[in-house]
Amino acid sequence: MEELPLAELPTAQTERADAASNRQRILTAATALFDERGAENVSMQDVAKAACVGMGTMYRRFGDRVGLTQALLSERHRVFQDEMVRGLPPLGPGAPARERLHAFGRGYLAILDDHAPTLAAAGGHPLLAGPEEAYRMHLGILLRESGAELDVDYAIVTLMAVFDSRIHLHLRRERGWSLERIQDGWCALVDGWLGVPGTPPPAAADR
Amino acid sequence: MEELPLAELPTAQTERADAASNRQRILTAATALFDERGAENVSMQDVAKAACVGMGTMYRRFGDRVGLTQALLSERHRVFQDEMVRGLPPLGPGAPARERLHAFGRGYLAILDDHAPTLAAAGGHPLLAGPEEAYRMHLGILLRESGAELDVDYAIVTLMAVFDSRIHLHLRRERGWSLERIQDGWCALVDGWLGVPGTPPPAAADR
DNA sequence: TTGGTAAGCGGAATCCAGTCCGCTTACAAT
DNA sequence: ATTGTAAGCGGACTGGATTCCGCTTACCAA
Repeated sequence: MEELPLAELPTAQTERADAASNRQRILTAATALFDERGAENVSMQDVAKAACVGMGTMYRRFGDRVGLTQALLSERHRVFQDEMVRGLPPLGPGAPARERLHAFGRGYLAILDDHAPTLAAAGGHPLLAGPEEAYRMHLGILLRESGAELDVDYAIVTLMAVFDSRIHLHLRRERGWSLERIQDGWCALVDGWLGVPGTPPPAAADR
Repeated sequence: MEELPLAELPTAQTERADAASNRQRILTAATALFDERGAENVSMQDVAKAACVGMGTMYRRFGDRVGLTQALLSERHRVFQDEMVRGLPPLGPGAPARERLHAFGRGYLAILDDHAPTLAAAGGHPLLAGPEEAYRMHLGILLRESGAELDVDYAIVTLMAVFDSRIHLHLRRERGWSLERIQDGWCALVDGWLGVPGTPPPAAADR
């Protein structure tokens, strides 16, 4: 349960029956509370109470608030990661690296757009540690495949840094930007890293 | 005291003498504690106690932990902003936009490198709100001056997103990257946004 | 069926940021 | 000097995340 590249499968067979039911109860309660009142108005206590479970149980299961939040989103990410690896182009294999990168960013940002408030309430960061490893790897492969001459690992950092939920929320709410603007911006960022090949001006060409 | 572009000057004449002395006492105590034990092991209580001041006083003066931290760093930023606006090239006026951007990033990252632990302990983000406005503005001017065709405001977001203290700390500690590598990466990011003019490969040329 | 035992459980305790509010005092105007 | 008052003060209080720990129980092996 440590180094799985895709979304974790913590529900191994070796989990006791009561533990499994508690896990499910917690996830259900959390989902309900989060979209009823908004994640920022729900405490871990609230979730525990609604799930009829002690605090110890929640924390044993999910580690911390970030962990719980990630578990809530893991199904969506599992599906996305599957499309990314096995799905149709341009997201899946078959399209040129640049297009796959664009499709990836648009897709990730669409998911983020739905969950940014929940993620921001938890305080996690997509770049740091764990379950986003699959995305870093995917970006690395595509960047290398593109043949551009660059520090791939640093490029990945910049590409994922803007997936920070607080930033996203800030752009969408305080500044009122559209999701499309952010997605276009991300594609332009990719084009900046890849360099402009035959295509005319990259930013302009894409919008 | 609201819309000053440079570092704020809160010590206006209109501050009561006892208030001024408390402010100083708090700043001194905080500095001492932070570099004695590391900011992550110092609570606001600790600072208040060491400064012989109540919690109310600290929060009246600095708003929150982020505010206190920023106040601690403000002198350094004031100097840097001054060099940026009035100093010598390449940081100051006179050099081409690309070079000024490179110099800006290297300088900012050097400061960040010294203070990332303190900033991370406070939890603030350089992109969001307030005192970093001056930097956003500076980047905007230079990006526009460069004549590149791009969404300037989005480019600013990406350029400042990687100034996140948690990211910086992660790269330096968990990944063991050198400051130079991060600085070079940032310059390459700038070059990506500006496009490569006559210069050979930008990343390679810069290292 | 019966234990033994590791996994799981609950919820009180801890730690900390940030808020509240009634008391105190610097200082400016008289 | 006196005094009115807004600015300033301290520290108890609140709310929330996370940890601790002694009790309980599912379930495997005998």
